[in-house]
Amino acid sequence: MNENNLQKRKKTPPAGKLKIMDSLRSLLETKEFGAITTAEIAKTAGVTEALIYKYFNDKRDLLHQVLREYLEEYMVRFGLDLKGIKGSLNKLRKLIWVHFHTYSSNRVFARILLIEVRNHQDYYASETHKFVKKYADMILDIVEEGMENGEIRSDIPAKMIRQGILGGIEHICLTRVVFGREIEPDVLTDDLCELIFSGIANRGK
Amino acid sequence: MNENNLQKRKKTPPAGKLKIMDSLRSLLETKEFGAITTAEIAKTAGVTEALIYKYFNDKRDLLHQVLREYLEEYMVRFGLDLKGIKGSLNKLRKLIWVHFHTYSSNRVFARILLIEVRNHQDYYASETHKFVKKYADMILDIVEEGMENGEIRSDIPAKMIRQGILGGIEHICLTRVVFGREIEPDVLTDDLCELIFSGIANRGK
DNA sequence: TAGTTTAGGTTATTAAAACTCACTTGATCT
DNA sequence: AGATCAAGTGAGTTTTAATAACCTAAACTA
Repeated sequence: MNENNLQKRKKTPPAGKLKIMDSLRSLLETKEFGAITTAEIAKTAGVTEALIYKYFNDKRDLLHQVLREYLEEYMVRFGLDLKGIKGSLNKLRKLIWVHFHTYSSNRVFARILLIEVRNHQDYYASETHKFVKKYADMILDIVEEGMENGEIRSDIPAKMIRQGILGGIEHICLTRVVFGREIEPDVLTDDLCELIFSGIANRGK
Repeated sequence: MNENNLQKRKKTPPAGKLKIMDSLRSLLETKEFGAITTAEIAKTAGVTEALIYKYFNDKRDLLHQVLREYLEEYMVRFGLDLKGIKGSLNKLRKLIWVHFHTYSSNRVFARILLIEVRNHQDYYASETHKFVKKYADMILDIVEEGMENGEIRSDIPAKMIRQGILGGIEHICLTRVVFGREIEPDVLTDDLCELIFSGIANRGK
């Protein structure tokens, strides 16, 4: 009973719930969320439709929880990836690369984040969205650190810089995700960093 | 009859169609598209639901046509706004300002473009989307012109530069649109241009 | 000018999809 | 042994997008 309590927090979720989430993930590989029906989700999960509503408030909540799992996983990785890197610009470069790489290797995750959740008000109030905010904060911290140590100009608002970085990444990936085109982290990172770090104005005379 | 032919192309659309489009525009001021029902649209238009399907293939087609009207209007304006400006960077600056200003003064337009259409495959194949592509081409032309005349570095792909600009603008506006916050073209343009033109790296030694 | 077509619109219905409710079954606690 | 509970089901209800069939008045044609 005591050890039961210990396990209580991380008790493995019931089989049905897992199957439902897996089912949606798999369907999202070929279809957009709006075109996936609850009947379809239940069927490929081998479960009844009603069970979805046992574990999720509604269809979008299911989507949010799927996204959330991805986010939890990737946030941990992101933190580790930045460890041991010296220099704010170097950190930003690494972060951009990892961001591209993550989208590149998990299209479903990219789809959800770039396309499927944005258009619903309640996403921005959701628990899931907090992870995204935490990530955005991380970027802001790096930028501010760079301003303090002199690596980064401090006459552009840090938040604007963050938005430039995120906006760039996401706009680049959006069309690629929509049309199923390849995302190449290496070249994209080089080009985007060149753009963000040095600007487009030709200063070579 | 002959003069009838002349007018045929630009005949004013029937009252019902106009009322339906107005109705959606007005509803979009307070609600997201997904939460607006066809019944609601018809009711505020003072028209029956079936009439919507006389003039539009489906609910999304109505949305696309509303967006299209905005785009037609703004594209003309954009072309004029750039006339008489010397220098590619100056043109880009003006374009960015106008872009911000347009979103700032027409939130419904901004909403549709930033939030409501992206998540549907068929938008990217629609007639409406061609206007957006035309706009994107315009930016690309300016960038390439700048590369030729030496104002803009040519070691970053022009398309990457375009994506940086558009991505920056849209990411900046997205949160503001979602949360109904103000968009201030003047300061945003200054900051974004500084970022894009000169980069964030501190080069003052 | 009588007859026919057409544009603009409506009434009534359908089909599909999201969501609910009342219930079963088997395991666990006391 | 009886109560409680978690996991899951079957059979609905409701909402909403979409259609089909029909009406009416104006415009065209012969």
